[in-house]
Amino acid sequence: MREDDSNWFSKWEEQLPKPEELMPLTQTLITPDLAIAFDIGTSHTPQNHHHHHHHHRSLQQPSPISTPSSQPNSGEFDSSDLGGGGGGGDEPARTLKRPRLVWTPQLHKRFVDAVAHLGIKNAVPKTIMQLMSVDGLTRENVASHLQKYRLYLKRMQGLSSGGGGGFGSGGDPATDRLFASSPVPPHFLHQPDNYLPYMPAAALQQQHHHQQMAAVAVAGHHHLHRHFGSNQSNHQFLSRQSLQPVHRVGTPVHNSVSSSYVDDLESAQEKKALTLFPIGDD
DNA sequence: GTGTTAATAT
DNA sequence: AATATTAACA
Repeated sequence: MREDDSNWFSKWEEQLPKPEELMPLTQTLITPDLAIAFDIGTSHTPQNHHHHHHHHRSLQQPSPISTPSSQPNSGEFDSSDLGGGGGGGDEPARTLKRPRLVWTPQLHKRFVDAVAHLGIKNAVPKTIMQLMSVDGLTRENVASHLQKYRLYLKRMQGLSSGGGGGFGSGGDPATDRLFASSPVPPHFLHQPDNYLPYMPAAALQQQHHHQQMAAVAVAGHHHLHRHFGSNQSNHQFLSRQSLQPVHRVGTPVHNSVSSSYVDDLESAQEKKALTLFPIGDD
């Protein structure tokens, strides 16, 4: 009777898994977005464990950006786990959904500069992505953007060659505005594939300020932001830059660099989605 | 595997 | 609405 009871209890206790045999529930049960928001699920380097309710822009390093060459992997993300399963093999395939990328005018400018620098021929997603050297930017991001940008250019060609004067209507207005935020290099429209015009390399050198640019994305109403990390190639033309998420609370702040489109974009953005602005002087 | 395009999904 | 993802194909 009693012996039986204590007996099954002992056996039951023996079969309990040891603590080290338990699976780490955090990392597998929490949503991917949450994992990203808290910098966990990245194998290691949980150095940023501040328990701030509100982030503001605290996730960013307040200190001035270090030189690109002196930043091997200072605790940021590793692009290997950001590749969406590109290289990860042993780790349980975490279907981490990366937040959608927000194409700011500044980011788009980089895109255009890269495309301009490459020339239409070599301007393919992979190459563009490498030249942009924006942390966390994936080939798919670029491909998707490139697709839309090409459609935009096609529209522009069609309208401009028609002999009409103004353009600005005919397609998605919001999209057009983003694309119009960065001047389209003239040789983008119908290009003889062998003709190499003067490269506005000067345009690229605008970014002589060494700054980091990281892709910061927002996921829906989760105001989580994320700093992608690690990049392989460091091009001499395009150094990395940083984008800072800014929370527009409706206050019509006028920065020194108050371009018209920025204002327009802000007006159009009734959503309080994070607006990104460069630290640089773009 | 990469690039392009259209369609579709979130 | 803006961007991602997928599918089909070169």
